[in-house]
Amino acid sequence: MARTAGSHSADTAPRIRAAALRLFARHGYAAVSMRQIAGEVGVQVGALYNYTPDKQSLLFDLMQSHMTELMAAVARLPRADDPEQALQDFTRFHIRFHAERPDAVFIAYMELRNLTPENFKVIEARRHDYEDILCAILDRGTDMGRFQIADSRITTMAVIAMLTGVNTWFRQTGRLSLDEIESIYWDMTRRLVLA
Amino acid sequence: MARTAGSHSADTAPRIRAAALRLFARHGYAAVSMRQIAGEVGVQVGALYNYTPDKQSLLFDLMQSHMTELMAAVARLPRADDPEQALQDFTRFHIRFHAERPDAVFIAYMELRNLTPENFKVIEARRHDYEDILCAILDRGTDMGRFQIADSRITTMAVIAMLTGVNTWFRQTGRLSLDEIESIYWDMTRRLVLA
DNA sequence: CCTTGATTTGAACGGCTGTTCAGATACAAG
DNA sequence: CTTGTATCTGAACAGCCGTTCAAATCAAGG
Repeated sequence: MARTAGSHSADTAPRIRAAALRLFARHGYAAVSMRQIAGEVGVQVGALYNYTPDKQSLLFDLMQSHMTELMAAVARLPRADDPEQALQDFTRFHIRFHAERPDAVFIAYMELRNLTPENFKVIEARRHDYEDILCAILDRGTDMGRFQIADSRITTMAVIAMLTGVNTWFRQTGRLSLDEIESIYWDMTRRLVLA
Repeated sequence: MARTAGSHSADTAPRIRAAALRLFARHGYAAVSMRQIAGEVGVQVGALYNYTPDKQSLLFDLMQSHMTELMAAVARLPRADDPEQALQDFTRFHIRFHAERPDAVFIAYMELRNLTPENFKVIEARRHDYEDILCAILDRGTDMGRFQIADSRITTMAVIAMLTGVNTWFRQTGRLSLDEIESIYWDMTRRLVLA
């Protein structure tokens, strides 16, 4: 046996990424073997190494892609002049973006410790860039006298933690729609910062 | 060689637990080997099995102990009649308790997926009990007309996520003391719920 | 149809995994 | 000092780990 019928890198590559994402999220990077990933894809282990130099790179690529998508998506937000509107846009965006990709979010938060130090630095820097976007909104609102905030850096962390927390309990089949959840969280965020 | 000088289960047992806690928190349950734990303790692998039937039980015991401590500590809080005071007590308690045991908290949140289904159910139920305590405070404050809350279950999750988030960035050597941090977060929590 | 390149197989590598246990040593009590 | 028990060692078990690579098969273009 060797190359199989209908095998194309354009098909196999995304299927490997999808399988790795799912398995890493479900069981953790260290607990998942390359053989498990291969099994999920329907291929032998060796074939994976046409698509990634090693397991660590596979994890890093998944995280990197996630952060790239996140930064690209947040950059597409309308730039509202009103800081309250900007904060609402950000709040709703954050909840929706994260709720739509729970596996990637889970990995991005939980597998940081399984990155090599160099890879960790890269992801951490991107995360910091994202936090800066929210922090800038809060600072502008404060400067304009619209927000009343003790420490914008801490409020940034508090808001992001609160919003990302949705992922720990949110299920598509739950009693609340994503729209309703967004509204509830926007109300809480607003009260958190409003003067 | 066999039994070593000065070996006593009263010493070895807690040292094994401490080593496992530290290593699991640092590298993750699946990534840590029994031999690593033994090495940290200064003992051979086999000796560990005088103290735990297997690796899974070691993880479960650590989580179980953490949740037991948490429930015992929260039960010791003064029962304030004023819901605002009760909420402040809870807020400050949660931050301090969690900041004082970052490794245990990390494990309790990140290694849930490495528990067997039965063990998972036990820990999840305890976590739910803890959430219920906050939820009850919020409900009472709402009934008394002191709090204005859209959905007490969601607000519970939001507050806990926000407070636990402190652990992701808090370091003992940082620019803010735990007391200052408690005050800032209490201010945010108060604004989140006050009528 | 034939050739070139893309893709996968299947087997192999050394090394590490959790767990068990007989035997050896240290300690505590009588 | 002797005895019984608590404690640890050291070696072994079967099995899985990430990774490599020559050989085999398929796809696509001329």
